[in-house]
Amino acid sequence: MRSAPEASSNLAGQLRLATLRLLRRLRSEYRPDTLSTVQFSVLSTMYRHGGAMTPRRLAACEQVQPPTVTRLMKGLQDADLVTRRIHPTDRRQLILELTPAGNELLAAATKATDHWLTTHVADLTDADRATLTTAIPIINKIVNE
Amino acid sequence: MRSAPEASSNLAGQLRLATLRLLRRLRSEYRPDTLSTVQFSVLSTMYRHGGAMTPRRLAACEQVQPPTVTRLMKGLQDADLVTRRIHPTDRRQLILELTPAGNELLAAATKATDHWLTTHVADLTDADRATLTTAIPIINKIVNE
DNA sequence: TATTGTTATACTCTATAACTATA
DNA sequence: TATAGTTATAGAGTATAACAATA
Repeated sequence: MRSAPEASSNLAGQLRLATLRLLRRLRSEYRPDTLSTVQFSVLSTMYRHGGAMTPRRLAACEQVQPPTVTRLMKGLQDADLVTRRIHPTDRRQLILELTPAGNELLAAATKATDHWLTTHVADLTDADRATLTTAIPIINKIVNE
Repeated sequence: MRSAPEASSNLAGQLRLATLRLLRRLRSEYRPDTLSTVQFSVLSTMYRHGGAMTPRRLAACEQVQPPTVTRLMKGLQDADLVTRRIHPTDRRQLILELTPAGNELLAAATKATDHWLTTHVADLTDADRATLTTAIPIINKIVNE
């Protein structure tokens, strides 16, 4: 097997491949009573902002376009994980809010994801965990540039 | 802002969020004359295997189902990046092969992705690069468990 | 006139089930 | 009967363009 062309300076390419495959792997773990990665991300962002925010703000944080938020919220509202109300002073805007059920499912999904990592990845060492913990803010730095 | 619930042991969840956002960020860089992340991954895998392999093998390596490979190959063949021929001894099988154009575009995409990382992420230090370089095989270990 | 959110539409990526051809 | 690949179909996630409501 050959390594990829320009392998010597291939950090970004390798990172691109590794992240795609990790998300595919996580999707294969998906069960209908859990959150998809995209739902997990949206609810996490809402939680981080105190559990309530406008669609526009949410779209900016998630780095998606507003219609994508509209669509995602439909599914989450149908599942009673999110509610909406009109903004008190600007009636163009909405306030999206995590329900208690949304909060609970977010916590359960967080736990389940970590449990999966613990039980499925037998030979992940403490050093590996430390490396990943260090890498995550670097990836986030790349994302936000 | 609050951190996510169960934040203390939230490595897998944080990794899930970071990878989703990195792929979104990379998608926003996409231009019609380049490769999507999924195409990049498929061509990289073919390259690593010497530039030729069967659809079934490719599906296994990419961890997708065979119909997904069929569909992806249509686009790549239309773009003359991949050709196909019948397996010499088993006429049920195909051999998919990178074309010279496919090789060139893969190399260009690799270069472009690294160039993007270099030019857009101004404050990525050598230590950051070292951390990411160490993290990539760990992520791949997780993927293949 | 500018901003917020939605609707309409379309494309990519992915899966499962059913099918065809070959072994 | 088993295996390789394709077709048919469906669903999630995403975008752009056009629209309605409100500021």
